[in-house]
Amino acid sequence: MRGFSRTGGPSTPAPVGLAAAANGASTLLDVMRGLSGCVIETVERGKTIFFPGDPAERVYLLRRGAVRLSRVYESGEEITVALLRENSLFGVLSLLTGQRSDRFYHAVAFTRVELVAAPAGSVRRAIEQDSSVGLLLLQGLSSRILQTETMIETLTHRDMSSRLVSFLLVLCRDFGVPGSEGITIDLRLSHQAIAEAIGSTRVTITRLLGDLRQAGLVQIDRKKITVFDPVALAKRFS
Amino acid sequence: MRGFSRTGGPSTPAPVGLAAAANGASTLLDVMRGLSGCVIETVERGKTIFFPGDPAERVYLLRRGAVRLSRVYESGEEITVALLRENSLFGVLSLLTGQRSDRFYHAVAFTRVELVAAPAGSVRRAIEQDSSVGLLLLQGLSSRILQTETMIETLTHRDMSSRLVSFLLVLCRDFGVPGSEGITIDLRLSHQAIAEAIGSTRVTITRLLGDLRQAGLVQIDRKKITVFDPVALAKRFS
DNA sequence: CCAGAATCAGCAGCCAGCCGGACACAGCGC
DNA sequence: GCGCTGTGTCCGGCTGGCTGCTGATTCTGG
Repeated sequence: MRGFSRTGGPSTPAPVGLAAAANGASTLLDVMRGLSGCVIETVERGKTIFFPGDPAERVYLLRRGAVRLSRVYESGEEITVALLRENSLFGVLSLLTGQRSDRFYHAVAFTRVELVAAPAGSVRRAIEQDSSVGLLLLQGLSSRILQTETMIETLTHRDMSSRLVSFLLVLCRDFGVPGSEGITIDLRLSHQAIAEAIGSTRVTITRLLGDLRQAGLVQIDRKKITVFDPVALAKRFS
Repeated sequence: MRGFSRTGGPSTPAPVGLAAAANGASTLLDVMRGLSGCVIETVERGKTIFFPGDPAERVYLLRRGAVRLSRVYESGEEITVALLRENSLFGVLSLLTGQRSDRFYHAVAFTRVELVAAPAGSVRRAIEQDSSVGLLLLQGLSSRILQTETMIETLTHRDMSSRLVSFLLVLCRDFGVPGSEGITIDLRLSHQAIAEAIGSTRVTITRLLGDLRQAGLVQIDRKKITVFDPVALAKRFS
């Protein structure tokens, strides 16, 4: 046990098989919850969901919160490959082949997280039984790809200032909650965490965030960043 | 017409429906070729497959060659989001929702390319009729995600030397053909193209490649790069 | 098949931006 | 109280971006 609690089995014994197909409004969450062997888990902030080297046997759907996927190097350095938002699918490696394979990412709960986990075999069977499941999973993965590619765009910006701004905009899209003064990013982000995500250092992030704050573009209150005007911020990079 | 020739319709009227399911060895290519409205296209090096702003109505499977997906900015700058290898799925945006949506990437044939294109509706219908299609597409997308995330790893390396080396290794994996002296990357890469892919500049790439060549790690002959020993090269970054 | 055009490769010099390391201090939980 | 994590700041040094130029290679249209 890795420090997460289980509320065993599907909380709602949702309909499987053709039932889901009949119901056009069915969601990925419904589908996952209906799978045999499915487990709903709660993981506390900072706890690991899976380690690199663990066997990849389950597929996860992030129901609530944020998950960080990262790569760990021998040097101890850790770089963030993705910050997953709600409704993201992850751990899909296990679907890839019939072969046993191992995780090579480190998945950590970035906030308190609720997730639905189902064995890869179950997922495969469900797809075979009910074609609409396949379509839903495909849509889930497609949107993951788009998110990831946006991140690549962010990372190819040359100067750190542009990278940071671009990253903040991504976060607004994925984790932003609109408020009276602008959009607040609903994550407690340390400068270190940002640095690991955009390939920079803690010190540089501190400096650049300070610049943005002084320019009146963002506000930072207890690790929560508020972007006053995303459009104005976007003009920060050509 | 965007400068590509069509060999209309499926070349082999492959079995659709449950037939594919029965045949466990069926591939993504077989499936795509069997779809109604499917078209096989040949695109010459440098020609565009779709422009940003084009309606997204088809899904593509890259059958032969390489395709570059890039983002174009008002400034005229262009950054590469993905270099797709054979058997990659792209244009999946069209699957996402029932909504009409537009491309926001620029897809260019990086080499002479053969691709199979099918209307998104057809793909959706095929999934409903035959569940094994969904599974194959899922596997295709999963491997796309892994490729993309590898690219993120490459881009978060801080110094350009590491980034270049890491990128070369990715290219070896995706486009490498083993030869007597090492692995040759089967693409004609200009320094500019590399720079656009790893977020650097032409001049820097020229210098760094020069360094690698002088160190006896790579050889460059008419834009084709040969990596003598990938393992030795990998040691170039900590 | 050739000539001109366009793209590509290589070199050098300048300088800003960022990394690395170090240090002080503020919160926060134990 | 003490330790730990996170923030803010300073400074020296070097990487890598920018500009400008030249010669080589490739593409294109007659």
